[in-house]
Amino acid sequence: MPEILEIEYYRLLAETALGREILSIEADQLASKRLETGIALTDIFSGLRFVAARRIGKLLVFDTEGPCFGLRFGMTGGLVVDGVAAIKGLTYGSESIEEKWVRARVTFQDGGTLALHDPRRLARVLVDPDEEALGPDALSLTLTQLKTALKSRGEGPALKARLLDQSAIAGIGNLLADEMLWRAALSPLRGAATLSEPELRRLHRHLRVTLDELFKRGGSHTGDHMEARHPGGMCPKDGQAFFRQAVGGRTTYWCPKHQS
DNA sequence: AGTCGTCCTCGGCCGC
DNA sequence: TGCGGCCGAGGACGAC
Repeated sequence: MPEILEIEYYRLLAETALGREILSIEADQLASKRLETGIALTDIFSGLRFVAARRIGKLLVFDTEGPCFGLRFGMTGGLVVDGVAAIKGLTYGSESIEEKWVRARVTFQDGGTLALHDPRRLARVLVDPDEEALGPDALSLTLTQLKTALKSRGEGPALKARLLDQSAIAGIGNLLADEMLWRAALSPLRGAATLSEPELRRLHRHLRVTLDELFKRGGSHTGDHMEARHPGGMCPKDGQAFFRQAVGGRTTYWCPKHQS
């Protein structure tokens, strides 16, 4: 599924769409779910150009000389520009690009296109997305920002739930959260606000290294714990049987022996 | 404030 | 072997 790393690959591809005059934008009803009804995307953007492709967490934002055009990719969304896909396949997505799964399409004056491809239809098209609702971006997260993100009145929610909270930190998804907690030897069930100073520094270090390494490897599914991410999986570090349980509403695999 | 259910579809797996 | 059917996966968001 696309997490921050995949969206960064999309953003790099999206730069090939900059500076080209927009002819039309179409999006199906579900992809347009969060848009004001009655205003056609083409009416808003026709004649404009994308002048920058930015990313905040998992949100991709195109600046124009008018409103911003935003894309959220949900679970299986992918970006295709001029027929070229940003990445081959997603862990839970389809390996192939099919026309019937194109949910939105920008057509440029030069005949090229930028398409939102999404078999499972949780991706959305946005106009002037609310960037203020997102926390600091995970790829450039400082230790101070991490501490702020984990603060709470009491013990706070489960650590993993807070890591997944896009208003606290933008960009971390289910696989990355499990991988960095596994590397940092922290239980996903720990209260977010209960980490000691050394634990905060350790989590911050592993957060940065995890994102850096997995970006170079090719995505959020290339983590070291992935091989054991299935029922009956054993921790690659110590051979302990992984726990599998829902934390923060998401399926979580973690090692009860070395994560505490 | 924090947790849970829902959206949406498809791939994978079960059993016959 | 083939097929029908069910389950679970993910991110965002609204409801409680």
